[in-house]
Amino acid sequence: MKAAIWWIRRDLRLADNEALTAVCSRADTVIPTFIIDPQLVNGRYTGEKRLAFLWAGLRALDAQLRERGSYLVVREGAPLAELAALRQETQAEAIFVEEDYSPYAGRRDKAIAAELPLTLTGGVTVHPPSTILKTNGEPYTVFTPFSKQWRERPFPDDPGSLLPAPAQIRTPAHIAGRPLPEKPALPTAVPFPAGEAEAQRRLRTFTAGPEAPIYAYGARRNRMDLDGTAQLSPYLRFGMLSARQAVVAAREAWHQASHDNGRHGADTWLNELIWREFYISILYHFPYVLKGNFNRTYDALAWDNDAEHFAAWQNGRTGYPIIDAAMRQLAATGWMHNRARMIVASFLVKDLLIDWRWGERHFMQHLVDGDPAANNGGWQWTAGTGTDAAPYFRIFNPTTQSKKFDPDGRYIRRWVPELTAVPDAHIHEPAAMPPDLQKQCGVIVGRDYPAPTIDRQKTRQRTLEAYKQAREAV
DNA sequence: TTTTGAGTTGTTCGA
DNA sequence: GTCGAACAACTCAAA
Repeated sequence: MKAAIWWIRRDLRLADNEALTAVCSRADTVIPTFIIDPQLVNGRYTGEKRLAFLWAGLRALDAQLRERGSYLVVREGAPLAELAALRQETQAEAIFVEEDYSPYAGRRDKAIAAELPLTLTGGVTVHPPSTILKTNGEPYTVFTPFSKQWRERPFPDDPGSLLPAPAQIRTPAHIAGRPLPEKPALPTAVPFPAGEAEAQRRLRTFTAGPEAPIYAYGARRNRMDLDGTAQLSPYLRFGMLSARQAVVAAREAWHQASHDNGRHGADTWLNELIWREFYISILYHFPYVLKGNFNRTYDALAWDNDAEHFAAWQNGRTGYPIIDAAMRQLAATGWMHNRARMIVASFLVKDLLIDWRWGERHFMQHLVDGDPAANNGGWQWTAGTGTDAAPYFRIFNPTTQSKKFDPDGRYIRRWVPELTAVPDAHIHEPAAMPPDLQKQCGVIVGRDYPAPTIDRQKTRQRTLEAYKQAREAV
């Protein structure tokens, strides 16, 4: 065919891109298109930092395209109307897209496919959610058997099988489009330069060579004071890196490992990638989880939903240093360590007894990597309302977690600078400092740093009681 | 159809 | 300080 549209949504990359590969092989000229959908940009779950990351990523993609004789066409409006108009203008005969498995995207694409020649390809996941099923054909709801099936399912995993970036992309000149928005701009505190080149660099740094951090991942990933994680989530979120590229790199590293610990590290990281696909699959098969509890038993849960407690949590002023450090890291950088996500989520849901959806929304408004599937899965896991969820009685103790995974309080001091002078012995629980020691180090709890907003002994009991009542109400 | 083994990430309490 | 049990049964997945 003469011309076709490559509609870009969450696949901002040229390498290992099935949709791009397909369009380049079938059409003489390609129209790379991004549509700013007001429904997505203005929603309650939109985050400014994530949006800024997306705009920066699109600028980087446009630069890559221009090196190959092409450019990015940006439109704004309802996708169906915009695609129909663009098709008229360019005589494009087909539209190729990477399938997005979220409920909104599914409805949108179905409606468009009814009117226009839309071809969907894989790429968001290694294995599409419709292919990992139980022997009876139903979707999995428990992670371990899902992961077993996922791992057993063959896929070409040698690096040579990854699709190359096209050397050249021919695009008709002078297709009308709008410039990308300037705002919001990416804050300098956000440690994620956008773009495919940066994603590839990070993947290499994390997985290549005998001393690669992936080999220590199993041991270091839980430490909030260390850089033990890959820091790749925003890139996977927007497809600046493909899931397959990540999995291939993990398996390569596994084969190259010189000792069991190294293999364990590589395998643990691969497991996290499978978790990502598990929650994408859960959302695909059970879209109602975006609205409420996967496990309906807990619909009867009597939340406390105290607005002041919620504000203190959001603003990092709960009086629990590890919680406050994590919440401030999120607000400043758009990212939070995975262990910290669990700790603050447990605190919100199981200490403050605030509806997990409030926390889910706050995360979506701040996370650069915010993805409905993983975010919802994580929150429901913590709340004990999800598939394969944490038992209701598993309530994180923030102080214990802090001592274990930020032993010297370096993470706390980095994000809660008013506690810098507190001695190591009290950094995890400054409220327990005797008054004369508070004077001596110049940190008076209640004046320089908030006193704890709640008594955990009481809130813990309250939560166990509330969950018990919800179970008995059924 | 029935049976069997298993299920991400914790905490507290009392011996 | 260390250790095991209790937390509570229940549901899932596969043989």
